[in-house]
Formats: sequence, structure tokens, C-alpha cells
Amino acid sequence: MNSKQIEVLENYITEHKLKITKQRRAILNAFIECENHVSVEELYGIVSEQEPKIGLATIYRTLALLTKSGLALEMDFGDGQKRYESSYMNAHHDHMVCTECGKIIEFNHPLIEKYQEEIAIQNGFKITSHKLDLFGHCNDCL
Amino acid sequence: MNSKQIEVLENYITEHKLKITKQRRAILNAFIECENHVSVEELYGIVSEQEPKIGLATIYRTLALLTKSGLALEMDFGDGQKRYESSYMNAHHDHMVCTECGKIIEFNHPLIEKYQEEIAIQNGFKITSHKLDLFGHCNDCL
DNA sequence: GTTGCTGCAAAGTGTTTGCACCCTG
DNA sequence: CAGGGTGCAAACACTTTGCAGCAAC
Repeated sequence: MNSKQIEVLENYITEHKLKITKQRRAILNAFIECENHVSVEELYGIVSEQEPKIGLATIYRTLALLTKSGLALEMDFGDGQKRYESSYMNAHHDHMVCTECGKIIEFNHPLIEKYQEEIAIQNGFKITSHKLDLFGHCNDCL
Repeated sequence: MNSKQIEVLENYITEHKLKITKQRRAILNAFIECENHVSVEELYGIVSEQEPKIGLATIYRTLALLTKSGLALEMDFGDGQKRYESSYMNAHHDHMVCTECGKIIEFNHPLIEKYQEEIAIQNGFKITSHKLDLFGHCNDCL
């Protein structure tokens, strides 16, 4: 899976006449291994452990690249910073965010998706993406 | 409806030993009359027409006040700025956002709400709020 | 050797805050 | 007339950008 993602990135890079660098590899590796929904700052921390010379701007630029190449998905849970998840990790899912401890539970409900599509059609709307976040308290924080 | 909201605000203000000011009235009025999903900057523009001396910081502070008093709801459509809607205008609803022209269609689907609740319970999660945004293209932008 | 990439610092953007003065209650 | 509210500018947090040197192709 790891190597598959490197392949996807390298394909994208070659197709767009871009270059593969040590930094991009390092960031991609850290991104694949770290847990989902990393913030830029968190990823920067992880990458810095192994490649201390990498700058924050490079993390930003590489995450933008990963997003364009389809490897990463940009998320925003309204806490003022972007978070990213690997689109290869799991299929599409939505999120329950515990407002107490920050835990994120992923879920997917086919019927919810179905009714979204249904109501969109009723409004002459063509969905390209959606986002559903439930906020509240998880088991441990009740 | 207008007067009802002023009442709500004045109640909140009195209860919290705060003060009613010309600025707060002006901002509340503009907020009630303008269309839903205003950004801070937009509201600032509208308010400035009638009260040119009002500062941007006051808009921010008053919108925070309106949110705390339950009159306004804070939204974030991922465009990098907060937007607000009046919670008295309509009942709860979700949004379809046209990524082409920015149009926002409001909708509500009881079954979607029901299945959200259902899957939350399955995960031992207690929902306090949720947000569902569909992104795509509206009728005019296909 | 081109041309894109990086690190750094500077600039941007949206939002919050400190402070002296003002006004409501 | 006390204590909160306001305007202004400075501070903030996160993100983007300009640029000179560097590295991949």
C-alpha cells in the first residue's frame, strides 16, 4: 500500500513534469504512517524528527501536491487549521468529532448518502462532494 | 419577528449585566435584514452605510454576542471566513453550496437526521450538533 | 545546464486583543 | 460615576509567496 501510494505520487509528478525529491518522499512517508486527520503542524513535527532541515513551507506545498494528486483529502473541522487524511486508507466516510477530547470516529451510512443524492436531484443540484460532521461527546466523555 | 429578536438580545444583555448600545442595535438590525450566511466583512459593509463610525472589531464582538445569546449561528463553508445566519429565520437545515457561483440552497431531510442519530447511538456517541454540506453545481451552473 | 524545489523570511488573511476614551445604566 | 463598550492599531494564528541558492532530470 505504501509503495502503491509512492507510485501514484510519482505518476502524478512525471505527468506534470515535476520532480521527485528527498523531502517529498519523506513527507509522503510520514503522512502515510501517521494517524489520520493530521494537522500541518503535527506532520511538520513528525517529519522534523527525521529530516530536521525541512521547512514548514515545504510541508504546506507538499500537502497541496498530495491533495492535487489525489492522495490526500483536505478536511476542516472548524478548529482553525486544515487537517489531512490519506484517501487510500479507507473508503469515503464521515466524522463524529468529540468536542471534549477531540477524538474522531469515522463512519459511513449508505442510506444517508442515498438520501443526500435524492434531495440534491429534487433541487436540480449535482453533488461533487459532501461533508457530514457530527459534533458531540464520545463514550469516554459523557 | 424583528422586535422579538431585539427582545431576545435585550433579555440576554440584561441577564448578563451588559449594555445596550447604538452599535449593537444597528448591527442586530442589519443582521436581521440582510440575507442569510453573511460574512463578517459583508455585514461590516452594510452596517457602515448607516453607521460609518462602527469598527470591524465591534462587528466581530457583536456577532460573538449574538451567537452566545442564541440569535446567530456560526457557519464555516471552508472558504476561510466565518459566516452567520439568523437562528430565527428558519428551522434547522443543511446546505448545498454551488462551488461555481456560491449560491447556497437550504434543505432538510428528516430521514437523514434520523439515520445520523441512529449511527451515533451505535457508536456510543451523543450528538450535540451536526453540519452537512453538499458541494457541487446548481441548476444554473451545469 | 535547465527548470523546478527548498529554506528562509516577509507578506497575507481573517480574527482577536490592549488600551484610552466614551457612554449606558 | 462605575463598569462595560467602542475605535483604533497592534498582535495573532495559520497559510502563502518572493527570492537566491540547490538539486533532479
